[in-house]
Amino acid sequence: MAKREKRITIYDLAKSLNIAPSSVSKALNNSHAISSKIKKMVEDKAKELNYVHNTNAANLRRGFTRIIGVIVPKINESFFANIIAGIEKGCVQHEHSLIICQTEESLEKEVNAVQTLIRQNVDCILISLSLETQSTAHLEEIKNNHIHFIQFDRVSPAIESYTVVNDNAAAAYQAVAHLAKQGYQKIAYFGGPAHLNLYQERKLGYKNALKDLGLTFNQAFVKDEIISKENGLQEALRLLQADVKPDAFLCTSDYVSLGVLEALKTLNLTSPKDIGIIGFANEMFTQLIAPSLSSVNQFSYEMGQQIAELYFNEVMKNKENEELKSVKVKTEIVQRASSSR
Amino acid sequence: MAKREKRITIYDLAKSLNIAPSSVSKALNNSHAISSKIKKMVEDKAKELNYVHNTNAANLRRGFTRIIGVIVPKINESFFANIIAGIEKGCVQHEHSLIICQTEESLEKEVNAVQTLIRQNVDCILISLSLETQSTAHLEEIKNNHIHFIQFDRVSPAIESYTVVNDNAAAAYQAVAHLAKQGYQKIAYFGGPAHLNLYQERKLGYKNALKDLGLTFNQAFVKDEIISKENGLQEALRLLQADVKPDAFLCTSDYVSLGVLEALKTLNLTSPKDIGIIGFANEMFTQLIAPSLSSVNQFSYEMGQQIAELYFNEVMKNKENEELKSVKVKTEIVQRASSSR
DNA sequence: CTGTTAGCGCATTCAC
DNA sequence: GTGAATGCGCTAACAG
Repeated sequence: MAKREKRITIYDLAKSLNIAPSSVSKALNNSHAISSKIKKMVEDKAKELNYVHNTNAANLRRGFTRIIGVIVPKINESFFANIIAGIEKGCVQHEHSLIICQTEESLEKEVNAVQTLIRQNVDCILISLSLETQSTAHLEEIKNNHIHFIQFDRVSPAIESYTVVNDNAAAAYQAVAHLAKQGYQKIAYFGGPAHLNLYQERKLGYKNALKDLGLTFNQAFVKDEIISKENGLQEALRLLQADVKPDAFLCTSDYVSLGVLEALKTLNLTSPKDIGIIGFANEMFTQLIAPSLSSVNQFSYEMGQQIAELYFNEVMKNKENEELKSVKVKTEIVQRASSSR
Repeated sequence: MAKREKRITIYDLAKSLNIAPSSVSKALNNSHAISSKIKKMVEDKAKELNYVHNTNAANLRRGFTRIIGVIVPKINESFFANIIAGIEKGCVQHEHSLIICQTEESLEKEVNAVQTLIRQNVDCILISLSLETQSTAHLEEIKNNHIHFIQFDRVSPAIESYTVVNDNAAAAYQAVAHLAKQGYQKIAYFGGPAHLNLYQERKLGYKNALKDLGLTFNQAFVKDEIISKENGLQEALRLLQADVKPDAFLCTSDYVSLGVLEALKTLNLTSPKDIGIIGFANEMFTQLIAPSLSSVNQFSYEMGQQIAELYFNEVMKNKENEELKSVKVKTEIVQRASSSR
């Protein structure tokens, strides 16, 4: 783009007020060490001359930027969009800006995003890992450059950091307990890639609940790479046509629940009568379709706010080597028709 | 945040290679005026010493930033989330970063967002106006600071700029034509605030279609401030209990369609038999509920891509005073159950 | 409280 | 092709 025409600087203000540039700087930054008289003078003159602060120059001088970088798999998945909205809210309150990157579930793009953000001198990187990510060398780079670092939702235990996550094990446990209470006994689990912490934990919660409730665990009812409606449809069809059939599904995504629902239609089964279903994320559509879908509300917007809070209240202020806190975001079973009998 | 420890600079690279800093800079920027031998040397050394380019310093020196600012009403509305995702895609291709702001439909926040972005020295601001926005002084500031400027979706004609929008008049026209073809005759229009261009145009398209098709226009069937499910429910109840009732609704939002649907249930009417419905935006849920909802697909992700394309292919390269192009994004009537009889 | 000085890290003249 | 000098605009350290 064309270079800007020469812009008004603090030197211009200083000259036209016959004071020192540093006084102008202090006045504009609301420093204690400046009289309110000069502050007023400077502010008025700044308005008069249409002065705009050059954040870039200040950043260079200061060494920090008041910019936070966020990396998510997909901006336009409602779960992540809500988180970003929550983070943005916190950033505005603390006068920070937000640079957003999406990985589209690709490790390569994630690595690039991290590099870009490091070069931009962001103060902190907030990241939810891509499905592909199993190595963490690029995350080590964040630390090497002394940039603050919070993982959320999809986090890697392979690298130490602050984290913000749902209590996924508890959520899955409660979901199973809920299904059992409604009289379902043979509960299947449809999870995502097992290398991701959150799916491991949900599976763990599922297993523990079965054990505690005295329900039998059947390995054939546990599937790990089910992350889309299509996956859910196919796998549900397979299970429901086997000799030993489940009578309920715990899906780790509402989209997978949709697939299961479609499988039921194909096989002339109904929910909740024949088969119970509960999903994760409490997507908008779960309350609109028939039967309405039970789901685990993950409070994504609140998660975003808590991520921001964690950064501004703790991480930003901390000295080196403080304890790395792990924040748990509440969850809630939203019972709807698909699991009510 | 804590100041970074002293980082490797081009001076460090220069010293350890016994060449001039400026040569390092040129090598890293792939300048013509540098031998490939030195380029190689520099690159290797950079990797060895873990050099990271300081974008901030470069920006200050250059006068531009390769950062684009986006301002939308709500990040987590799927329409805007999709647009942002599309823009981000284009930015990555052209090695630009994206700063995101949301206004939550507040003019005050919009003004703040614009100021922040100007101070950040973004190269371009992409904006979709808040519902409150009727003045444009803050947008003039963008121009005064010689920052490129594209309006999309919700644009103000009060300020000249590049624009990217759907052909809203044509879309509404086609929606009415579609309803008419399905045998609906008394079509109501539920639009948003009339000061916004896109609602004006949709209403215009609606009126023109009625005229061209020989359908009677009834002022009582036209409502302008209907933007939520609740609004839609209330207003539909009112219209459907009046003496002269509509037999179809053109809603400028799918959420409003939901409200209309609920009104029908309350009144023991059914769609599409008694009442036809078509909405705007083609939200995910429109295909999931019963009856499935017809809608105008606005191709939001593609809109995002086209915004980015417009910037990188035209705006960024242009000299001053070129023609301000207005890009139209295609739309498409997605016919589903709610308008099929 | 106010002013002087220096330099953040880089890209860009302009010499050579 | 390469190098030496300059300054983008700001803030921080220090002196007064």
